[in-house]
Amino acid sequence: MDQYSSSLVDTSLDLTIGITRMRVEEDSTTTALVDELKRVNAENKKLSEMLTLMCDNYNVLRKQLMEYVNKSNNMAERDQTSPPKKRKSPARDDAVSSAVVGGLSESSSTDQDDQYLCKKQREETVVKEKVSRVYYKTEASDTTLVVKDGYQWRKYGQKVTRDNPSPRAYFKCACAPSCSVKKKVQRSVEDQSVLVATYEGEHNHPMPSQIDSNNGLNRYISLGGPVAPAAAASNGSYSLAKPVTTVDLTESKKVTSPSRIEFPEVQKLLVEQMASSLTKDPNFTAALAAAVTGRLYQQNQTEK
DNA sequence: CGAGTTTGACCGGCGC
DNA sequence: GCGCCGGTCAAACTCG
Repeated sequence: MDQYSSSLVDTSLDLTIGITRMRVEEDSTTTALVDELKRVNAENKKLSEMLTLMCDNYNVLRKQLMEYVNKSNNMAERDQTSPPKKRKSPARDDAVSSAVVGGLSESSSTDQDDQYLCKKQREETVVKEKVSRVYYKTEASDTTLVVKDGYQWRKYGQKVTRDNPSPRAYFKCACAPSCSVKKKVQRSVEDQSVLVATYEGEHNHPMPSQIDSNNGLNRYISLGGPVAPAAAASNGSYSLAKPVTTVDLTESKKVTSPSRIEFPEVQKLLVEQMASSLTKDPNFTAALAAAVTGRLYQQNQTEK
């Protein structure tokens, strides 16, 4: 957030310098300049305070969200392990995601289950390591289960599952015959406007069209609005473990280093989304327009 | 007419 | 062994 604050200061300084230069050229009085400078500084300070407040609020909300996610993951694990019943939980995807979050979910298994679990985990390790989940914000009215992620997919099935009233679509990668990547797309139970895409496997070929990919990126971010932070927060932990997942869509050029630190990217994304939210806010744009026109009018008055 | 989608049937894993 | 459920197949269908 310091990054953003500093950029804000820079911008305000630029404005001040510009104004100062104009004033000198106009040969205006120094007192007017000082007043103007003070006013701009006060404005800058106020904006900085607002930004700090906003960041604090964001951090609090983020913290709460992370606690909530951790809590629900723990509860899901408990639900899977504590009851003696072996029947598979309907929330299979949660099990997958938790496996990706913290490696394999080595829960407190009983001795009788050990052999079975070891066998099963060995079998699933290969698959689970390559499972990732991506959230896409779509129009609520959009009923198609199409996700623009830069790759070409061939739909081979659709099924209504028990845990979700909306159908789940099954896709295979159609870019290369040898590529066995599969994708499941289903609407979120909580938010029907959110598409949850589960990818299995890794592409053994480059993305067919970088342009398409960029389109997908723009669409993802521009529509991401309220969802992307939640997705980033909920995915954040396992995007660290598997950078090819959600990160692939936002920063495809920076995926190469698996051990890179995620936080600056989150910051960058956050700043972009804050800016996006602000520019989408009619109150903010109206206030900004009023401020700019006011400033221009003020300058015109002083120039005359 | 070919490529892609839809959709009911089928299969295999799992719990009871 | 039976039933449930998710995943896959493939024939029918649609569209450009």
